[in-house]
Amino acid sequence: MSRQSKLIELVNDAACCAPLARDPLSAGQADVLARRFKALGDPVRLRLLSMIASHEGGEACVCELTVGFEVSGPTISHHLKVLREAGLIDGERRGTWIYYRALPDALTALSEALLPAPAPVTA
Amino acid sequence: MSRQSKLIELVNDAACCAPLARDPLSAGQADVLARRFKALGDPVRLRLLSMIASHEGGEACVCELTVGFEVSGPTISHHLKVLREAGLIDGERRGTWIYYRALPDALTALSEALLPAPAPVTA
DNA sequence: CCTCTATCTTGACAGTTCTCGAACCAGGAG
DNA sequence: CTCCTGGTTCGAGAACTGTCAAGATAGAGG
Repeated sequence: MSRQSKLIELVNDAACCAPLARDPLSAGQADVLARRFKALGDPVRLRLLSMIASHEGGEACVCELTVGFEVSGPTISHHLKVLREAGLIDGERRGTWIYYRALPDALTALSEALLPAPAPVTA
Repeated sequence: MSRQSKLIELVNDAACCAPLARDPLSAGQADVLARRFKALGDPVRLRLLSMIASHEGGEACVCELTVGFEVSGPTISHHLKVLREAGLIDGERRGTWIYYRALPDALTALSEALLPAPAPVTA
């Protein structure tokens, strides 16, 4: 297994469903969450992710992402790689073009981490 | 009005309720969202925010935050300032100590931005 | 007033990140 | 095989960030 795959798996394992406002995060939990939030902490990446997630069929080809952007091709590619390594998107080559799609589970997990403390089950 | 207050107001205005996966973000929207996500993109800040948000009464004094942390006082202070300027927390001096509390609306707005595309009202 | 504690600000340094141009790989079409 | 287009990787420079030590500031208590 590649180093990158292991990282993604680690993130997927640990970052799930930890509501920020219920209990103080452990250093480990904070680490994996921060890695993903950092990936979202750039305007270009945020727009790329948004373009991919909101695109028809839930996926977009790189050729569609590069148009309407003020940064160069290599830069787009770099940001896509960051999003990929954070486990937020996934890419696949089909013929000439490469298509990226958002991974909804990852976004949902982050979303839930930010939610206010839920009513405890043991209330 | 201070420069910082203006920034916070700007962020609050524009970042509210833009579901990432419904429409492509504009450059401006991406900018304000990214500013907040970047603030969350550091493990120390994430743990600080979590400690504050999960603390009894929804607020915590700096003296409670510094214990159990491996970084120095000035560093804590720096991170608190970043969170404050991102509009995620707010601080208030009461006598000797300074108390910080999380701003739930900001967290909720970020959480909603990450949600999957909602079922369109005009379905 | 002075002193002590709690917290913030400043200044500096190391490490990281963003960006680009150039070079490189993968597929499709002659 | 050779060319062309789409996309990535490499290498480098500028800008930003995290961290600490040292100094500054705010309030409590004499």
